[in-house]
Amino acid sequence: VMILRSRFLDARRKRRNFNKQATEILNEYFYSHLSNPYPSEEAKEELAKKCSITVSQVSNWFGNKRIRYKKNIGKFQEEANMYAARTAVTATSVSAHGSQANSPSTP
Amino acid sequence: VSQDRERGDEEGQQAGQGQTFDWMKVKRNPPKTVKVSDFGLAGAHNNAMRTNFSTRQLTELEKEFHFSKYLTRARRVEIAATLELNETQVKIWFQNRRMKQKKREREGASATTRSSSSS
DNA sequence: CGAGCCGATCAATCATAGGC
DNA sequence: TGCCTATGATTGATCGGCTC
Repeated sequence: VMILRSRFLDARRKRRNFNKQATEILNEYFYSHLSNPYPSEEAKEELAKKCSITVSQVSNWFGNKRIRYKKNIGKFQEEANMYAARTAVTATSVSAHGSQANSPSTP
Repeated sequence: VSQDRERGDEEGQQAGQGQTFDWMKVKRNPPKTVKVSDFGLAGAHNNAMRTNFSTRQLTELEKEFHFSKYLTRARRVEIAATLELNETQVKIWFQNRRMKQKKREREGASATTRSSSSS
């Protein structure tokens, strides 16, 4: 009952937030792959290196991000639009140019 | 070039902004730790949610794990009975425990990869 | 054909960091 | 200083795939 949450060995939970830079990189990947935000092992390693964190931390970040995002999509709308717009430019550079105002595909 | 395909929007209800992708709809089935006969439930299905193992149970499991990373059927039955857990719970615990250890080894190894970077 | 395992993920929760 | 939200980590349990 209540009881015991004696997670007496939880000292490691002395967590520290990631750098803003790292969070930027992670969010950029997340929103530019919003249709399938599941980085491969290789992608995770690369992200880990870029963010100077471990692969496990990258996994934790995506796991938390996915769950929290779908839990309350509205709360992340602004953030989503921000990163979407930021990365949309790179996508258009390849092809002619097309339109970039909104997200592609609209059934 | 084009790389998009899916959708099966049948609900017919959407906010309008960011589209809803399949991964956002994923829902896990609730645990089936059937624990019948325990409380006089008027319902019919009793799904016990995430079990919170007691310190005693965790200590015992940890001890067993140190003894052997894998369980034999007999051992599993024994432990389950002793700790008042399902065989499945014991099995899963060992499964998760092995993964946890592997993860730790992996992380610890990378740190060890230091030191002699000779030249 | 089914049981156990692996690897990844989910989902709920813990404990702290951060903002006011 | 107290309180509430954001966030990283932990973990029992699920999902799909593979082996035997």
